[in-house]
Amino acid sequence: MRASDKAYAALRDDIIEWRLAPGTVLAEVEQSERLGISRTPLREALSRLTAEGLTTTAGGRGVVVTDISLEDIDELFELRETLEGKAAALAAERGDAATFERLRNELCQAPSLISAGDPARHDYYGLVGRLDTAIDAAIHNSYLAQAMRSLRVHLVRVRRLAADDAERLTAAAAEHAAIAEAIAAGNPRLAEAATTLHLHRSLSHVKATHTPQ
Amino acid sequence: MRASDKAYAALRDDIIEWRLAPGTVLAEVEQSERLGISRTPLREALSRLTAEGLTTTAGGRGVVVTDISLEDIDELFELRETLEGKAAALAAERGDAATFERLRNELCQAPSLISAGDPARHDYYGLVGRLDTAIDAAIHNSYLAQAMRSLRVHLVRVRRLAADDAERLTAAAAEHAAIAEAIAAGNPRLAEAATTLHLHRSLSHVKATHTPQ
DNA sequence: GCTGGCAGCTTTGTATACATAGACCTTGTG
DNA sequence: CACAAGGTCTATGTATACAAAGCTGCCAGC
Repeated sequence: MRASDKAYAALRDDIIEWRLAPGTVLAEVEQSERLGISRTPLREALSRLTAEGLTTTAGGRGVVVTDISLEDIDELFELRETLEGKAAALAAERGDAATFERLRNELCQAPSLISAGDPARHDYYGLVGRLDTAIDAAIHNSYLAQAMRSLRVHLVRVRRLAADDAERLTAAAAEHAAIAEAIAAGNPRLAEAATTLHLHRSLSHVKATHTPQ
Repeated sequence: MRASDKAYAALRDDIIEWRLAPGTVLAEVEQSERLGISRTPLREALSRLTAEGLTTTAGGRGVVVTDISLEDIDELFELRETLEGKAAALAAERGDAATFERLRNELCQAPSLISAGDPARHDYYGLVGRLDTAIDAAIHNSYLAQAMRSLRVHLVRVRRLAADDAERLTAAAAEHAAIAEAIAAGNPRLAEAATTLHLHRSLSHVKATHTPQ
């Protein structure tokens, strides 16, 4: 693995997991020494982060970690509803029914994953990630898939703001199952509606449990 | 202006204007000498191009200019319809009516711009660009605006594939005027419908006049 | 004659030294 | 005492030298 990839992954994780707070300045020499690499690969990593919107150049004083405000979350979900609603509809038209039927069955058993005492909910989020991946593949549209991927980076950040308690995750799993079921049934309008419903509930939950930093 | 910005702008224009054909390998030393800069800022420019999808790394053999196939154009317009339809609806809800009323009036007079004998249609495309900018500002959603900006880079490339004759441009101006009118009237559904109509006609025109390279 | 491996060469990846520009502090003047 | 101007210092921006990795083509063995 290249040093620039390593630096990118490390910084991206640090930002997403809120170990690097918004407003933190990422000076080149400081970060390159912390990560044990030279300035050149670090600069490439910072460029990629800035292109993704996780950082921004502060004109002469290095790059700083961007903030996420409540308005940002509204904007983020507005775009997310547009993209994922369309994606769910396309997946229902073009996807493989058996794949999503399997995912629906797994999602119906998600409560056992949630109560299994994994504090990071690794298995659960892995399952949801597989649903995202399946939709990405089913839509057969690389530009839309790319747009959703770049959006998910910010959404993971938002997720950390909310208290993802077992109750909400159980409800979310049922909503995801409904989306998978609609896609498996080949019903685009239903798939889009199920996605809209899920996202509205997610947004409500985030805003209700949001703990101001 | 920084050397990396200069290199980025130059390469981006070369690709968009089809002076650099798809499949062209952009070797670092070759391009850095051509542009009169060092390899370091050139690498940053290539990184940005790759992040945008205009180039792709060909594993060990440098970066190559990406191709745009007919399927890509379909995918591109599928995403475009989703994003711009939503944007038009939001602009109708949140935009300033007077601004779009002015743009509508200008667009109604666009035929005179088109027939004014400017081969590059500079004035016409400038006016359309101002409509895009006005919509970007009106939606009050930086994430959606960013997604549309990254999409437009590819669309300019596609535009060069089609024969943008005066007849089509005149019709397109009328369609743009209809979008502006719907936004000025504060009618989201009408604005979205006008956008859908315009994009479908644009896509049909591109596919009809597309000249295989 | 074909295939597999090795050597050389070209290419990218990294490190470091240097240039440059902006910000902050100091100092002088009004 | 406040404001402005200049200098210095620290940061990023650039260039170049070096390292490593991948492709290519040749040669030998089967």
